[in-house]
Formats: sequence, C-alpha cells, structure tokens
Amino acid sequence: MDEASRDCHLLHVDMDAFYASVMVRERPDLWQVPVVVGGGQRGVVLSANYLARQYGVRSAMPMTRARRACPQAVVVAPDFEVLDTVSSSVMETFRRITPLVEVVSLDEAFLDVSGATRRLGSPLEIAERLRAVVHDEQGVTCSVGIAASVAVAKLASRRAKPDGVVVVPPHRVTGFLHPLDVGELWGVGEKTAAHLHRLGLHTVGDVAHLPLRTLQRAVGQALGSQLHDLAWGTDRTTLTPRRGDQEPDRSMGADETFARDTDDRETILREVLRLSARVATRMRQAQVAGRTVTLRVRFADFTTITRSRTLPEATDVTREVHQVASRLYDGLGLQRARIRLVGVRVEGLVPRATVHRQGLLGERDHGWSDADRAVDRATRRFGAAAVRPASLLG
DNA sequence: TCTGGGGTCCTAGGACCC
DNA sequence: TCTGGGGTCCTAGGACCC
Repeated sequence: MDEASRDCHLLHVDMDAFYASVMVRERPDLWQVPVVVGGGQRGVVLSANYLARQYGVRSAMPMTRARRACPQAVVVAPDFEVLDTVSSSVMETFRRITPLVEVVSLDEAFLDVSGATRRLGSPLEIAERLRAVVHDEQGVTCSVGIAASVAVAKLASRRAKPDGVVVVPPHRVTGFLHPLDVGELWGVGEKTAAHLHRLGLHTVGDVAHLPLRTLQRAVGQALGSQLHDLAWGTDRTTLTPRRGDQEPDRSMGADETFARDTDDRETILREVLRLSARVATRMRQAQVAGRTVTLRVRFADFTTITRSRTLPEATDVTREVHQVASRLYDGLGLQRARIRLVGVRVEGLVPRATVHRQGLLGERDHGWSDADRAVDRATRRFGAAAVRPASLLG
C-alpha cells in the first residue's frame, strides 16, 4: 500500500437509487421500465431508477412534475418493511468488514476500514469486494467514495455513481474539491447556493479563497466556518459508529398534508388530535417526555408558521399535548385561511424516568396518563384501529 | 394537481438574572 | 439620572439533510 492510501481509509457507501432498485427487484416485470417511487397525489418523488432519471425525474420532485416529465413511468409506493429488511442486511454486510460503521440512513453509511486492511487488502480492494457482496446477496448496486475524511468520501461517492468507486487521496483533495459547484457541499442547499452564486462564488475553490470573515458575514458564523473547512478538505468531522436509531431523539413530531386544502376548523382540529395522539404514543413507546409543544401550519400558498409553548414539566400525555396544540391553533385566530398541512412536534425530550412531577399532576391528570397506558396496551393487543378518541370515530 | 414526512441545527430578539 | 456585559431560556423562522 502506498503512502497516500494509508491515510485514506474512510468509505462512504451510497446505494444506487435505493428505493427504486429494491422495488424493481421485487417486481421483475419492471426491469427496463422507468420507475418512480413515491406516493399520494400531493407527494414527491422518493427515488427514481436511472431510466426515469433520463427523462429528468429527480428525488424530491413533485409527483405531478415527474408524471409530466415521464408519463410512461410506473409509479410504485415504497414498501418500508422490505426497504428496512434490505437495508439491515446491507448494514450487516458492512459490519462483517468492520465494526466501525456509521449508518446515516436506510441507504447510506460510512465505514472506517483502517483496521481491516491487513485482513482484507487496500481500501479500494475492500470497496470492490463489498460492492460485489452487496450485489450478489441483495441484487442491488452501490457506489463508494474513499478518502481520509468523511466529507470528501461523501463527495467522492457521488462522483462514483452509479455502480462505481472513486478514491481521493490526500494530495488530490483540493484538486478534486475546487472545481465542484458550491451546491455540492454539505450544508449548501438551494437557497445558500443561490446566495453564493449572487456573490460571484460558483465553485468550491471560489469559496475556499474567500477570507473566512467575509464568508461568515455572507452566510452566518457557523455555516461560514463549516464551508471554509469543507472547501479546504480540513473538516474534522469524525465517524461515530452507530446504527440508524441509536441516538436518543431530541424531538418527535408528526405532520400531515391534507388531500385538499381546508379552512374547516373541525377538520383541522380533528387532525391535530390525531397527530397529538400519534406523537404521544411514540413518546411513550420510547419512554421519553418533552416540555415544548410546537404546532406547525402551512397555508395554501406554502408559507409556514409555527407556534410553540413550553410547559413547566415534561409530558407524554396525549391529552396534554393535544390541549396545548389546539390552544396554539386557536391562538392563531384564523378566519378563512386555507390550510395545506398541520403538524405537532414535542421538543426537549428527556428520559421519562427523569421526570418527577411533584404535585403538578393532579388526580385527574394522573387519570389521563393511566388512560393513555390502557390505550397503549389495547392497541398492542388489538391494533391501532381498536382504540381511538371518540372524536375520531365515524 | 407544483412542492412529503421525519428530523437537526442556526440565528435573532426579548426576557430575565447575576 | 443615563444605561455594562454575560449567560440562559423561550419563541419564531429558516435552511438543510435523507
């Protein structure tokens, strides 16, 4: 192994068009057909296979636009049970190579293979072997970026797509990074990219050569120093070995876009109740409670507002979450505003066991907490349809 | 019939406290 | 009688990521 590749031991593995590939694998009739994975009339594209992409279909594109771009595409709803299963198997494959695996999402992971090279060969050889195994075992392809830092490895995997490997050794990092568009950098989305373009900054090299203070004035302190580091490949972010869902959540929420915009208070508040129940149930399952309840409302014109209230003590009680959320809604004093989406989120989550509500929870409220637990038990035994608030019946 | 749903983090202003 | 300087919490909005 040469000097350069010894420091180059971080792999970013990205499954190619994961949702689409897995759904096609389940449906052999869709092989060689443009396929778009997405759902609902008002949804967006979750994934599209490469045939559909030839027509300009992209992830996160509104389904309506995708259908227009590629009318012959077959639209498939995602099956998360299958996707979860395939994803877990792939991640297990990675762990056979190294325990140092950071799962980013269903279709992405970082691997530190520095401890595996003696056994399995160079990082490049490991990457090729891993790709072959994933393909043989799961019937889907992936791409791998290899570098000395996670940020560069991630950019390299994008360059490797589809079904390839790209190695960026340390002495080639700036040469690799600087020609890229600023929008490629982690943390630069549509808005920031447009902002930087307006300032005459088009490539990563442009950003790299801007004085740090100037950059920070333009995009804010935190993002400014982050971009500066990313542009020079000096980002120090390290790989944290973990599975997808090991970190305790800081917040839990649920939101829902109505099939059609509505200004009907009853409809909206019924949805707020459903969402509150869903969130509180998940909190109880995870044995956490939270203090801040946030209501989110998106209007027909897509403007979105939030209103939040922080309670004196953390709660996981459906009725409390719902009460706060619906008061926040009424506090908006909306008249005939047409609403597209409502959401309920609880923040400031702490382990339930650390919450001691001395005297704050009166007898009646204890009753509601007990009622929740009874509902949870019934739901576990008989399913979600069996038990629900009276106002959600019918 | 443009634009989901799950999250995270940052910024900025005001309140409040020392 | 003229106005400091932090730190933390709360709220609202915005951007971003998968």
